[in-house]
Amino acid sequence: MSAFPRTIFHVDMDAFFVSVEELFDSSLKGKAVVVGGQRGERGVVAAASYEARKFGVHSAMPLRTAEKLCPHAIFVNGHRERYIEYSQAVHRILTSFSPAVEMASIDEAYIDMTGTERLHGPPLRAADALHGRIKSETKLNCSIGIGGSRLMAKISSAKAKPHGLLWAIAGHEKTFLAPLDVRDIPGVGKVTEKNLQNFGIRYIGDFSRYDEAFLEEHFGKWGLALAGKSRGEDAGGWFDSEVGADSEPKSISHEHTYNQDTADVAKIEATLMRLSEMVGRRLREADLSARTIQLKLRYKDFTTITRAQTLPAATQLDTEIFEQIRRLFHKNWRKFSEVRLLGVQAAAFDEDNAQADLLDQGRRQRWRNAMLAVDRMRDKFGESSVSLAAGIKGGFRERTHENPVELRSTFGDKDKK
DNA sequence: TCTGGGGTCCTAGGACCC
DNA sequence: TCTGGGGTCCTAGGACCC
Repeated sequence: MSAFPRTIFHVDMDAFFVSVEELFDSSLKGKAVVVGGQRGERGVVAAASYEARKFGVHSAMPLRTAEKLCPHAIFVNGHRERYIEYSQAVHRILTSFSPAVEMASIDEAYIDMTGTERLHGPPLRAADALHGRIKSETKLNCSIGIGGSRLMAKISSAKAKPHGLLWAIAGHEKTFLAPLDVRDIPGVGKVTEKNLQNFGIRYIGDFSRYDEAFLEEHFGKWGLALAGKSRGEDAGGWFDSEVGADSEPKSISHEHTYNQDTADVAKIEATLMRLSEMVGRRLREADLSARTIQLKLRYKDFTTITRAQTLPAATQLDTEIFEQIRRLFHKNWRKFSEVRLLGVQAAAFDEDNAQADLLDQGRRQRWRNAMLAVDRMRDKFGESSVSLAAGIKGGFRERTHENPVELRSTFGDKDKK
């Protein structure tokens, strides 16, 4: 929370994924482009070019719907590595303007420009310079919203799109917000919109017709928060927090949707093993251990369940994760029902790994070292080159901590080194 | 319209403890 | 012997965001 006025920028890249793809293939420029997958694939639109948007295509829309709306669109697979690289380039530019920078996602950031006037001039001039630097160094366009809080900056940048600049001047928040749609408030989606509509609330200004007690009664804590946001206030909320305070991750997960639904147990277990390995690897990279392991299971008809298990001790090992996941799966799977999606999540991270008893720690450390060696091999020879034996056999002969990993390689001599 | 993958936060109920 | 209240942990589901 802040006692004095701040100047916050929200920088939002324009059609980010599409624009990056255009840099790698200039023939895409000016065309209707859909990033996210190929025609006929199971999936959704990750990003659409402005040309494709004219036909009603937007992100999160099923690819097949996009195809119908815009038959001549060019479908492109996403390249996450490229976007991360460009995201980092933008981040570097932002930090040269102010030390208080926070990437809110791969394509947007908050930057606290309070007190930078001597260096960068007043907000509009600073924003113009920032936009220019990003354009000249990355060839990418962005929009910038300026406000006295993250909330106002975020709403402004959305209204500035594409390729624009908008400053919601402090003190005039209510007037600025009143004519906007309730959907323009971050956190208000389809469901809340519908619920608000039942009370005749369509525009942000409509909130002023109700008192806070009424909104709290019908929408709980969220109703109270909404009332504040409608006036541009966000006291205590995330949007009011300090810019640049890194927060630790709360969960790590991987999931997979089959192109063809399946009830083949061997196939399902192989997928669960792979997902467990991916999660385990990320945990080790972040040096985190998780106490709660969660399975996600989606059937052919899209009904979805999650089942979690909290362990007595935290883990970061593929085998332990897989063991839990496998148990949860067999305990909860409606036998022979076709599965559409499987997911593995690790959560409830142990803050203090040093707590475990020393003997156990020694064993765990040896395991960890062995797993890090596996990770390095996978880096060298590919993800599929090393599998845990248990995963291949689908059973658990090996359960002691003394003989941690059986390595198996699909290569001949290459991995001898 | 036939619905990805990676996250966050909130709610609500039950278990368990004091 | 009909039954309180608060706190914490755990689980399941859902809204929402990019």
